[in-house]
Amino acid sequence: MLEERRLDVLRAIVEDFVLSNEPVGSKVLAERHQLGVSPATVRNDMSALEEEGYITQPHTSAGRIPTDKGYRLFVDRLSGVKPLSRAERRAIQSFLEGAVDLDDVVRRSVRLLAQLTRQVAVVQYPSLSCSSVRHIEIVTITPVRLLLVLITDTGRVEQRVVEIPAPLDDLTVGELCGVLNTALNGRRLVDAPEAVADLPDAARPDLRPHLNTLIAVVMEALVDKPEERIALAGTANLTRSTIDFADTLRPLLEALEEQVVLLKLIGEVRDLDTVTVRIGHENNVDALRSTSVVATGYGRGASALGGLGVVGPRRMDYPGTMAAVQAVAKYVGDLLGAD
Amino acid sequence: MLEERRLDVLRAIVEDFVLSNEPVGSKVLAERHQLGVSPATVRNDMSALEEEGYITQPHTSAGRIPTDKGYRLFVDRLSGVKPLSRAERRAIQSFLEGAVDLDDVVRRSVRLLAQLTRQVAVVQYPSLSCSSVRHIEIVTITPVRLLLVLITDTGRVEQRVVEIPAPLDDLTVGELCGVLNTALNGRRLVDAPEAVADLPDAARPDLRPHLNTLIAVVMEALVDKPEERIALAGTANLTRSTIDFADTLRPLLEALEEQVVLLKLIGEVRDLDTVTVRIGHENNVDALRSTSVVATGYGRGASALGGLGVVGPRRMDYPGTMAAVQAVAKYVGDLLGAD
DNA sequence: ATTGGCACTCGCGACAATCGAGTGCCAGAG
DNA sequence: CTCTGGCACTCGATTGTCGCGAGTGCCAAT
Repeated sequence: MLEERRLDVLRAIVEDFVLSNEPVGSKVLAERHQLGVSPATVRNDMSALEEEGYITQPHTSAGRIPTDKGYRLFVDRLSGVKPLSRAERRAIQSFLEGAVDLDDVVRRSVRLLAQLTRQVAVVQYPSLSCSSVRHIEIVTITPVRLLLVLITDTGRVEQRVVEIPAPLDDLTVGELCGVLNTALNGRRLVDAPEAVADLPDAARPDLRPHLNTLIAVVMEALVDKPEERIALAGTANLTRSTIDFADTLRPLLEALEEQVVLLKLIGEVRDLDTVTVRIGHENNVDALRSTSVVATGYGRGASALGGLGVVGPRRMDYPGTMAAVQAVAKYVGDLLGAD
Repeated sequence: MLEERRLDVLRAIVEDFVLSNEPVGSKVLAERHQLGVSPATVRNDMSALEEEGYITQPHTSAGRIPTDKGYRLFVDRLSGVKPLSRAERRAIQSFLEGAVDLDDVVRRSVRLLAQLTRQVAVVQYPSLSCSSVRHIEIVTITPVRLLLVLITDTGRVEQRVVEIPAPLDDLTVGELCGVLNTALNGRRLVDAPEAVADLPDAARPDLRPHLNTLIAVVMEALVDKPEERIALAGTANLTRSTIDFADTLRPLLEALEEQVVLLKLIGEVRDLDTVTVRIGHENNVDALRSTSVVATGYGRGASALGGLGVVGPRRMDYPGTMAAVQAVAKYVGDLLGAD
């Protein structure tokens, strides 16, 4: 019973602080949130909560604010799912349905997510390794430099320039390209190596050595070093939460420009069906220690094609943000799955 | 003679203010910059300069700062070219020479430019219309939806999904694609319409109608609505100049996320051989009224392939920035021209 | 266990005093 | 006519003081 109310107090503190961005005191807490007890009682609970590390006070004679641990408890046990409003659902649908292109889908959804959550949104392009091959095109730039163009079933077009040890003429390249295409068409990229494994044996003898080298470079470029891409939107929203700028905003913006950092971030949390929340210090990236990340995976069926999420201040409407992230992930998954 | 010295004073004010970011007074001005006159004389000149609108004082009893008009005069008449240091030249070279890909070139150069100027850098991808066709690939997604992939001589790969009125089977598409390729290979994209004009007449009769529709959609997608792309880097540098945040930074970040705005910006100033400077109110975009833009075009020979530049505070090291922009533009132009 | 009361802390805004950088003007020298 | 030193004046920034009020912790009473 007492335990119960303490949690109510914590929930009230989180919700109030998220709205007001001001340390919340015992009086307004007892008044505004209908806990049927007096401020003094609330104070006792707050004292206990502080003892246990769920809340803290910025200075004496100020109210309390949640700690990372407090937010964590809130997210894990205290917040229900906040369903999206009808207007929001409609917005998602109308915003995304006009998309034709993969690029279009990604760009639209990242902007949408930024707009819905009023935070910085991140959307990963569908991973190459999870996609299937729809077409491979090889164009010669010089006899020893080829441009590989891979088109996947998600509509992603991936290009890569590779160097080959021995020159090849256009005609041969064309033939080899045909061979590769028939072997790989419709295959998932992760299965590509085995799909092409015995191609050379079956090929015309004069093509074999070329085919071998070509297969080697193609596999290396597309399977071993797949390039992940990411779209970002809503950085302007960072100015919304009046965090102190020079110290926090700068490294944050720098981190957001690093694809590597974002990819790591998204890569760690792209479970389907689960919205992962990383609060403050739980993030492994230094620049994100004072922010929270809400992310999930999207895709069809069992395997995740990619991940998406938002980055925002720890003082965040977690239920709302989680709902938005989940909804957008679902739509994007459907869109890219059906395509 | 007096005119001469007044301009010296203005130059000194601009240079000092750019370094210190503090209104500069007559005393330090007479001391630090070796104008061989007393502070009182400088005061007279400053008074005149203020009268003419080149400088202003934020408040009484503060030093003077340059106005947009002052910066303009400085840029037009007072600043020599500041040659890049050996280290900077080397940095440019080593930073860019490892690039393999077009994407790689653009990404590297935009980061390089941001790093050199310590400002926000913008690099436009080579315009489609200025490029020549190296290869066109058409992949069927559904019988009525095609994915066009255009590969240009600058290495840019452009994709577009188009709908066609009547279904086409894979085989026909392949044939048509071949016809298109032989007709367009090596042609500049602006010349494409005339290059394909009499293709249908020469084609096999059964292909003609399909060819006609295909040509129509291809031309529309690639020539009439060419999609420009842009890369951005260094937004973190915006926090460097301690402009007031909520009011200035937010709309600025928003504007920078709008490709349209950036394209307009770059499009207006992509002259080759001339570094264009837009100071404060000279910018047509509201959000950029308190910033300056330094930009130029890059390319080979006479025609500009694209533009690049930086966005920064009006209080900017114009000579240094202009030198960096020019140098990077030259390197990028060479790189994409030679490729 | 809960509550009302009470003393204590401390951040914050208001107000006053001071400081000093910078200006404008003027009279005198070259 | 130009330059210079001197001087009074302005005004933003800094510092210090003070009172207010929100908020806390503790305690005795229910």
